[in-house]
Amino acid sequence: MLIESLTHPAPEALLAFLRAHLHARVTLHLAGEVEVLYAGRATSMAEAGDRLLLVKPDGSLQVHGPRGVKPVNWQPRTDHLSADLDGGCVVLHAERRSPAEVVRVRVIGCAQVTALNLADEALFLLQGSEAQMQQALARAPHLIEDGLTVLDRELLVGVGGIDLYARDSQGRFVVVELKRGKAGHEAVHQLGRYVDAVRTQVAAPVRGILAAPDITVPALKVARATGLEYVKVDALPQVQEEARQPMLF
Amino acid sequence: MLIESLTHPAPEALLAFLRAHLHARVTLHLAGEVEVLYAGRATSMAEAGDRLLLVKPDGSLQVHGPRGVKPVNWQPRTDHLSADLDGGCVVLHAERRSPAEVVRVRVIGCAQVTALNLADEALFLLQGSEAQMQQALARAPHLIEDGLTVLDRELLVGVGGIDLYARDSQGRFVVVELKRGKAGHEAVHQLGRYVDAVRTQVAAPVRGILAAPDITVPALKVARATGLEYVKVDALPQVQEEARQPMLF
DNA sequence: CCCTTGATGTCGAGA
DNA sequence: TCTCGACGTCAAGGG
Repeated sequence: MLIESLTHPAPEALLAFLRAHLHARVTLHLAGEVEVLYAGRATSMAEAGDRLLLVKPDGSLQVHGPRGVKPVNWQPRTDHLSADLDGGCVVLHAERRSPAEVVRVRVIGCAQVTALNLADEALFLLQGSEAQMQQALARAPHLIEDGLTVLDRELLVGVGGIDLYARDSQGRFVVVELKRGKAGHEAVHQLGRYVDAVRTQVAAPVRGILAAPDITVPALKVARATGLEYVKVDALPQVQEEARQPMLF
Repeated sequence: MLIESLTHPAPEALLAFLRAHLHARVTLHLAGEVEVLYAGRATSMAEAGDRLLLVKPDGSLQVHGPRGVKPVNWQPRTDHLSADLDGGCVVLHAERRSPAEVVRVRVIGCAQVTALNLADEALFLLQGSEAQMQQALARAPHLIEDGLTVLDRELLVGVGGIDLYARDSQGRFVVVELKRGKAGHEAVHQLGRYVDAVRTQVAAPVRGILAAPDITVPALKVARATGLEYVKVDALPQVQEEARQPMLF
């Protein structure tokens, strides 16, 4: 996994190292004093400072400072990645089009540079996404309301898609908007737009239900004011036994 | 800047290394085979695989795979960070409350671990933020429309704040919503809510203007349908000479 | 602490 | 390519 590592390399050695590994499906890690310029959707310039540079085999690049999860500068993917000598310093160029952006990293001093092989994409499971919540509630719509019958999922209406489209025990249409976390007023407005869109399509009464484990106070106020309903549901709803059985076969 | 670095340390050596540096205002970098568990707002589990672990002096932690800017797992800040031996493996615990979350990293094998001092927070300048756009347009509102007089910035109405509140040459109130990039329909709806909020407060006519360098086709359609206006403005508007002069004094 | 908004958001899906 | 919406979004700012 560890391919090669240099400590305090001279610029020429660093350049050779980078050129050898940059396009070799390798992950590069560089710690050193660095200056970064970015130009694209915005423009930024970071004066020389101690930073940590990461270049992944997919061409993505990130420059980390001493705080936070977010890099100081980054490039999500690069169409062109190169290293050159400029005024005695190694300079990395990372460009992409669409959007047209460039990140230029000037390495003033390199304390350590390492080439790694992170080839293995290990199995990764995430539980609690909205998609899973949608699947579970589509199977057990009574967790939202008794007598609910799901007609559709991700139904496209105008702009955006209705998470769950259903009919209640009295035959009214129901638009359900799901949120995996605490719902804010934005979710209520989103639901309101979907309900409006459906009302232009069908003559029958249409209800709107926001289903989430929690809701902010202002959001609940907006919901009440606009005739929309809030139903508390767990982020990971327990599928009932009778609903679970069919999954096994 | 480079404090200490180990290659292929045994679990005991790694544990000693981590314990020595974890709470020493130091940035840690570890490359190795790793297994990650996360539980909090959601739950995730990553089977053993080659990963790159980063721990910053503010307690933030991130685990990177071979692709993308986003870490596979992370913890934005930690209230409690510790390293222990468990079944012959070093295990890192990173906890926080509010939201209650925990990330557990089990180090199956460590190829390289490094302690760095990223102390320097170097000067960083970003140009092209919405805040800067707002400042520039507040000084030169004619870039939006001739005869516009800015009354307020970040005016709070109900929920959220109006970027620019102004009056046009005919005395009508104008709500301006700014976007630094291409505006989507969400921005139009946001503007619509602010306009509605103002209309409940004042009797005079109220206009709504979305000012952005670009707009999506659907968003423009929504704007026209709801009587809102779109004005194209540069993300970094040039301040005119006559407007720039007063800045100097 | 709750809530809202901005972000070089990133990322993936769908038309 | 364009557009939209989720995200364990993160992170800053105001009440």
